[in-house]
Amino acid sequence: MPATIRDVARASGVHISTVSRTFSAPHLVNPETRSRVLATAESLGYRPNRAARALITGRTHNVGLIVADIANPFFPPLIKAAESQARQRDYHIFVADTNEDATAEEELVLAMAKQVDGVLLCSPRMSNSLIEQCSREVPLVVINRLVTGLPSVVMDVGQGARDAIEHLAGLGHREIALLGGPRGSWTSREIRRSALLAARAAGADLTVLGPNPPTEDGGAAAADQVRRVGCTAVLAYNDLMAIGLLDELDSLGVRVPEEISVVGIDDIAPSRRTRPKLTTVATPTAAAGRAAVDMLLQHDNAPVARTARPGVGVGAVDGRRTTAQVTLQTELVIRDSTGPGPHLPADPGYAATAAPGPVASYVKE
Amino acid sequence: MPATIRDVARASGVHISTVSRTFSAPHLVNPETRSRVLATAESLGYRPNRAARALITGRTHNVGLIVADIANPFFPPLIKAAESQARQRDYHIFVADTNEDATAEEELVLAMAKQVDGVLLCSPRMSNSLIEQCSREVPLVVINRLVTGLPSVVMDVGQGARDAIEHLAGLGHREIALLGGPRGSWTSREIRRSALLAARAAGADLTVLGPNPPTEDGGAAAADQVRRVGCTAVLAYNDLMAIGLLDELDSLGVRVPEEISVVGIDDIAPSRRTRPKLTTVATPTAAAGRAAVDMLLQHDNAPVARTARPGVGVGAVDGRRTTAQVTLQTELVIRDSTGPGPHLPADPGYAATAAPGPVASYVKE
DNA sequence: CCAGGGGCTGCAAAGGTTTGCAGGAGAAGT
DNA sequence: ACTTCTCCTGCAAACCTTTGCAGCCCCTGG
Repeated sequence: MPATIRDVARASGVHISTVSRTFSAPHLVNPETRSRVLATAESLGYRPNRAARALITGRTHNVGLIVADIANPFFPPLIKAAESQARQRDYHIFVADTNEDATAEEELVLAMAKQVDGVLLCSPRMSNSLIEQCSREVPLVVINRLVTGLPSVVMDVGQGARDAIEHLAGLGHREIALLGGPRGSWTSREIRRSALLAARAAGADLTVLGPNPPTEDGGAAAADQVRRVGCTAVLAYNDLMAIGLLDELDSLGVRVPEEISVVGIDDIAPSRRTRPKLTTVATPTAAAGRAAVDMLLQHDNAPVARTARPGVGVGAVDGRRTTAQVTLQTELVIRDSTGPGPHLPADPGYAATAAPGPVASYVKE
Repeated sequence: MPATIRDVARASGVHISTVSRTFSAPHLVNPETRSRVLATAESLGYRPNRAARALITGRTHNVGLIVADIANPFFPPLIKAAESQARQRDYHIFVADTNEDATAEEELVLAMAKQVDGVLLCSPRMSNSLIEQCSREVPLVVINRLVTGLPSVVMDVGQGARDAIEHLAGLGHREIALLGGPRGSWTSREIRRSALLAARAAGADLTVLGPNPPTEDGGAAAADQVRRVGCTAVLAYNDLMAIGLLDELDSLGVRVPEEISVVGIDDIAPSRRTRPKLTTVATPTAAAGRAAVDMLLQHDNAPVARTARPGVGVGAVDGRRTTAQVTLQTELVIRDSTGPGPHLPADPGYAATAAPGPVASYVKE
């Protein structure tokens, strides 16, 4: 029923190979012939059958994108950016959701393997060795995890955590709690590592709580623990948890930031609207989505705009593909959920909710 | 490089057709042979090439899902539900985002047409006639719009709007504003129609504002207008706008619900966490996603669990496919953003933030 | 002992496209 | 006028799988 290349060939009096070339290698066909073919194709409503094309070229023009939880506001901007970047190159994106489950992850990669030219594996929960194994089945770009030998794009959450801790220490906090993320999260380990270092350097105590589910409920559930450890400031694995914590603290009658300061990570949209507005580490999620698509498609496609983001990108060459590791910068955004702590160095001019001088260079809005 | 059906056939000493049948019609092959084939297939890491399969069967086992804006928290639960429902039937989902743009919509449908077995068109902004045209290219299920002759699933926003208006009127509001949604939205028209009727019946004035972009900014931008029309209550096209409005009213020093009551529609996750908590009309988005997938796959697939949702589903038969129209029920959720208005009937026992008696049966939480 | 049938397997065509190779026409160079 | 070259087009194989048809073997019933 649908028009095939053969119908177009017949209707325009040329061989099917000419029609094929009209679409896939236009420069090889006489402009006159080309426009004639295009006209009849248009009139017949012809659209190339991608399955047939994929069969012979081995390239599906599809990309898989696997995320932990679509409903987590962290991901949609990334998905959106990846999708639009891919579409621009005539690729389509399969989206799948693992529900934070490591085994679902592997199954999904394998299920997609034969159907896509590559997979964007975002915030994986499975082990590195499993990821490597998957990467033998299908080209992989890992987002939010550094795995050696594999192209990956990560946010510099280490720097972000450091900034956050320094911000808190600078405000006079000495007892800080870290709300860890889910088990298996590279980001969570990275934050932890970096936060511990920064806390030590600043002469503050850091109590690590977790692992926790990276959701509002996870954050809310940790509120009790946070109070018990007697800290005056909290850094959460992500904004979602921070928001849940904020909410629960409010219900418990704990004032933020007067009694406890809270910092999140991600700067998702809702964080601008909490009361108090959430201080957080902004991660460039859209840029990450675009970069990942670029890295994946770079190898197969001739015309690729080199992603020469400033200050980013460490290249290494392995067997036959360039495995770049891209690190995107993060930025501390100071809002209203952080305030002076008990050890604030004497400085009479401070207003409780104003951002302190020393870290003002991080302020974004 | 990757193992094909031929490799498996050779390695297990059978014809390729036997291997094929092992996977696509297991009951036709001797159990003994079958397990042998499965074993060698496993050991070779064989996975059927879906492109080749699609080429001959004409079924891709893929479904397209087109939404207006992935970053709008309304959609992720729907996407998530659709994806998991589809996966359960061994289908994969292409997700695409139109950025609220009607022409992008059509392009996307057409681009996907040859690559999927059907498209879920969610909250379309294009005209009915264009949709019908698209439906000639590829099986379509429309979500959030009723278009005759096409299978569709909608939420009963009419009822929802009615409930909301009655709730407000019951609280003593006589001057109500409706924040309209984007141009081209069926839902927006439906809400408007229904709200006007309900307002008239309740003896209240309804001022329609809009169209507006269905975002937080859209809601915030309308705050000024809302104040100028002198209403004491607002029904917004969706929660996102309601949240934006809430936020802006707060900045302007307008107290909610004391001065103005606000009702949203959708009950997205963040609505539970605004201050005050948002009164809203809950729409069953996940159920809609599942139902839409079911309707789409129903026609092609033998084993289909009949979605016999109670109180739902009007069937009609056209040429060769059943074009059902499913309407899912909505539910008013009363929280803290609505309170008594100036014409509240004498009833001394009222507390300002408590839900009034007459509509208590709608309360969900 | 034969006919019939059921269970399983092999054969080969078909599906729509891409692409290396070859050939033809005309232009340009010698 | 002949070669060489460029530009364009046609030919046919190949990609991997599904599926209708036919054939085989073996069993059962008569």
